[in-house]
Amino acid sequence: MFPLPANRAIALIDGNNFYVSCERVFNPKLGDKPLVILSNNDGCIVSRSQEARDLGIPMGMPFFKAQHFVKSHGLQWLSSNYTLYGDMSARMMNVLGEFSPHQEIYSIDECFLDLSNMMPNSELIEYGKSIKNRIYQYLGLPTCVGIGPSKTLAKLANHIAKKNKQFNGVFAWATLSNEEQISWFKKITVNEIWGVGRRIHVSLQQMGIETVYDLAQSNPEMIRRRFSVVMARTVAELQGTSCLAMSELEETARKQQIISSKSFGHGIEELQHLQEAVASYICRAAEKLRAQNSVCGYVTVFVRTNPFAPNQKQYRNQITIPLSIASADSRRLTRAAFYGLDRIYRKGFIYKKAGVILSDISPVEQYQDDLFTKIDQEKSTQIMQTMDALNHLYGANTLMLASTGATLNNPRHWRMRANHKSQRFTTRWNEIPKVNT
DNA sequence: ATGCTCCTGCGAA
DNA sequence: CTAACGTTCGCAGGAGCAT
Repeated sequence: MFPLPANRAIALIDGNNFYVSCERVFNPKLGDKPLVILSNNDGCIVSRSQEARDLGIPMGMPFFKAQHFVKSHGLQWLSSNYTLYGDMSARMMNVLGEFSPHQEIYSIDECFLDLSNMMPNSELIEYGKSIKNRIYQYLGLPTCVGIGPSKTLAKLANHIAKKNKQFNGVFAWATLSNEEQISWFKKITVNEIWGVGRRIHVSLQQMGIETVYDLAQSNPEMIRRRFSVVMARTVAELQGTSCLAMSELEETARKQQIISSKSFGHGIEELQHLQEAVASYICRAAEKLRAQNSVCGYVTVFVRTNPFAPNQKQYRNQITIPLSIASADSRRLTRAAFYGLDRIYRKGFIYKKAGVILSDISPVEQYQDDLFTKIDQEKSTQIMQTMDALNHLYGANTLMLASTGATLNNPRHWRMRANHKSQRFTTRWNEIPKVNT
């Protein structure tokens, strides 16, 4: 096992507190003050600057529990600006794609690059530095680069690069001696490994597996029986055997399920308000469905009360409605969702969240039926295409279904809070701040 | 015994 | 001012059902 095999080289590039960094690019005044970015509804803290981490604010903490830091330490905070982060991400991924013929975009701020057979191992660190430098030069975003013979080891390398300043943000296993590799494995606790979450960490500890080294040394067959084939693969990957292939763009482009769900800005009781919310979620999900040229066969709708309000009566339920003919028509999907909502709605509860799931997704070109439904289908497709084109051209929600309750004097209290959002600097001309002269 | 669907748990960002 | 706790995805495994 040691030294780790160096036949392959996979890099994992990860943005440093990505949302915070995106905001700082466009607002230098946020400077080196503690800054946090909040989730939907301004609920939880989902990105923290180093200064905020130093205050002891943990990831995922509800914001109201950290709010005292605003007064005491000048903590800055912003609502999430997904338009901005998504656009910055797309630009970053474009630049990163130049560095390898094989790129896997893993999340909004992370991607794998396959660097195998491109250079001698001795040059990997320099190459990693040039990646990091170019992203900073072109976009102003700080990143870290981890390089290893498997994805899991690349992830671990990235973790080391992030936590240990002396590597200047780039770490590669291949440049280390046998003893150095073992020493890192023994120094890092097992929960830092990709695929080991809270529950599995506890189980591993009970078995006496505390460090990365312990897990890498464990019996793969025992791990498979006790956990799953996923964990067994993780062990193999830690030993340097690459099991997780780079997945090409086409494979991940088409989603197998599309979810749209949100907590409400305020709790709501009436069926009609739930319908408005559900209709608007359906529209968002159906738009995504059409954008990937798919239709769906099932519509799931779910509702729930606020589980964090224990003095309120609790209720949660969901129902899945099969469609007789697969569809991507917002109106058809809304009808199905309303049908389901009628069946699970109970009077007398204060609802805090609802959502829809489109599943049994297939490519639209596979879809065939008799002549009459075909004519119907074409008409539906035209209407939806027109709607999508207008919304694309003039901005989201230019054209909406009336069932979403989008009339002029409807306050739509269920809509989420976002009280403190920055401008969409890179995608809206009219939101670029004016220069003071 | 085998294969399917549906549901749940887990992990990730 | 109050009161206030995210969202979206894939995978594996097991239950339940049909054959």
